Amino acid sequence: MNQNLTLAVHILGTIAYVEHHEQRPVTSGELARCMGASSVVVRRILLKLQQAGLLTSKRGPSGGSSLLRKPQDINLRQVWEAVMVEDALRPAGPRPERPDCEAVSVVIRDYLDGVYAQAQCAFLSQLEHTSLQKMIDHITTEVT
Amino acid sequence: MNQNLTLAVHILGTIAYVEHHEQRPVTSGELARCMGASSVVVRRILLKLQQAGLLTSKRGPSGGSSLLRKPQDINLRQVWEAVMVEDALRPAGPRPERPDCEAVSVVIRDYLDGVYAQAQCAFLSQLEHTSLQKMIDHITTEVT
DNA sequence: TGAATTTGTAACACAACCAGTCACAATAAG
DNA sequence: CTTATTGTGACTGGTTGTGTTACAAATTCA
Repeated sequence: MNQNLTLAVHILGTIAYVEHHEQRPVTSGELARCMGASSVVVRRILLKLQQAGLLTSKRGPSGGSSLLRKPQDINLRQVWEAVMVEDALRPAGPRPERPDCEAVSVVIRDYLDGVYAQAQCAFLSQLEHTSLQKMIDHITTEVT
Repeated sequence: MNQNLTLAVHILGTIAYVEHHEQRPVTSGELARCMGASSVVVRRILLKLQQAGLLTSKRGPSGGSSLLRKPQDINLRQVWEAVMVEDALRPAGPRPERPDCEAVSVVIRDYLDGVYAQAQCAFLSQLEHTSLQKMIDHITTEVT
């Protein structure tokens, strides 16, 4: 469920690191090797991050992916929204109901949809507090 | 994903309603009919709600499920925890990593686990604000 | 005691989904 | 033109989720 989010953050962190130290884009192959995932999977995530405007990829030799924003301008909420689009929290949705309780059921579901939306909003606000740079800082002090 | 939570809340709401109006337990058959789900599925959820101490079920004729607490003492966080136990937010977990980045990967994952835990905590706090009674009140004013 | 009703649970089928692989077209550099 | 790389579609194997069937266990009531 959150595997993709972790992967995406990991990818962004790696790109930020390499760009900072070697001023060059990073290929999906390198990322895949580093994550222990297949390069197609990595590229599928890279696509979503592109669509969200977080990075850009270039084809051909000496191609690869580069960040479009500084690490301090990328937070985990943006990453979440880039990667988790579709399966956010689906509304409770209609079910084939027996007519007896149908009216009540619909109201319950509408109500719960509202509650879920609020709860998810709280979740995302929390993610928003962590920027990529903040994470990198934490990592580097942790590792050394 | 949250289908089960919705179902569980729906079940609890229905039991509260019937108990309040007819002072009798509700069978899984009735619930299933009302939800448009199979009775086994409903019973599987009832089991979890029992284990969480939210209700009790009695076998045999005139059996069924009854709440163990008043609706104002049941909130959606409790329901969530009852139904969603295992698949909360799994920690990012170890992957087979290439040795080159392994040290960094582990630190990233640990860090993200912390962030996720905080975010999930915010999510649950939000759910905690809604009690079953509050929902029922809202429903009844909505329907009439 | 015995029949009827209801929960508890195991076994299984089936669809949906996910991760990975393979293959290959498209693009770009040298 | 060759090579490196991304973009993408098709397929596969495994896992998961949902529902069904079947039956055992418990309980009520006649």
